[in-house]
Amino acid sequence: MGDGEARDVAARLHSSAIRLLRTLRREDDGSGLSAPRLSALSMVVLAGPLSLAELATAEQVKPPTMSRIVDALVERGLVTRVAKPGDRRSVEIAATADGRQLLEAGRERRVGALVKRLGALADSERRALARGVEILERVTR
Amino acid sequence: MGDGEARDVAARLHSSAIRLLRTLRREDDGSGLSAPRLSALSMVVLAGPLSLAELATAEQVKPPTMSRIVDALVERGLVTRVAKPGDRRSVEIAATADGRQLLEAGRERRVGALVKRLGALADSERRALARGVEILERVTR
DNA sequence: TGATAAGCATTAGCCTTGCTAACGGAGGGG
DNA sequence: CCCCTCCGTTAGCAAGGCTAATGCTTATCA
Repeated sequence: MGDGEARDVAARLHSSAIRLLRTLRREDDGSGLSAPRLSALSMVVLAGPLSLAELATAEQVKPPTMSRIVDALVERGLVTRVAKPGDRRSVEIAATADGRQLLEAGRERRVGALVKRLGALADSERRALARGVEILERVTR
Repeated sequence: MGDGEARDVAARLHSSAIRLLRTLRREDDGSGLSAPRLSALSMVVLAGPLSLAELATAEQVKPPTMSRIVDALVERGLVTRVAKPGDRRSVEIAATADGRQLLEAGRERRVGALVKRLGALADSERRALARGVEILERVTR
């Protein structure tokens, strides 16, 4: 496979990913949470307890921005923010049961919408897509 | 392929797409444009001249929000906004040469970064990924 | 030890991005 | 001609983004 073909795959994968997430984003209306808050909550749930700086870095945002987002999530009881034992400068942000449940419900809506779209595919196509996704997982890891 | 497997593919595709775009987003720093402006510009370039309402809908945003974003893009000479001949209530938003060029440069950075990652794959894997992308394009269209 | 530096989060203050409500000009139907 | 609808903008508010500066805590080292 030549360079030009790799470039072609990359460009089309890029476009498809954008279109896919743009479509699925519409499912987030029901969550009652804005995109930045939902994304931050997702990171806390999936990547376990994090410091503010870690969370800000993961979300590609500066610490003051993340500090306010965490304020709002704490306010709604979706995460907790406690001083880290052993280094009281730092803070541990962890998901609550409510936070995990809210995220899971949203994820179900998104994944459900995607499953519905996959229903239009033939069995062999779904298998080929599954194989592609396995490879994509290695690329993004 | 059972329902559970389709759900598994959907969930993993979803996660991978999020991780992929999160990674590639770092390439946008060099554009000098915020994410909403870049995204709106992209839509104007790719989907040709659009009315404000069409652009707002495509970007999943309300008209007043898009009106200000277009203000900024016009200010920088990246798009033009002219009254539509035949219906002067409406407006035609079109990309300028500068706008197209700026977008293309950013797209090159993103795609280039992705190509570099694809370089780690074996030839057969890239082919399988290409096949998956073809199917994904049909799913998202 | 005691001073000083470095690290982490927050506060303050600014601009942008999102919304809804309200307005103003342009078309269309009676 | 009048009304009504349609499109975009303006006004004003909450949230999200930034940098600069503050306040503690911890680490360093003389």
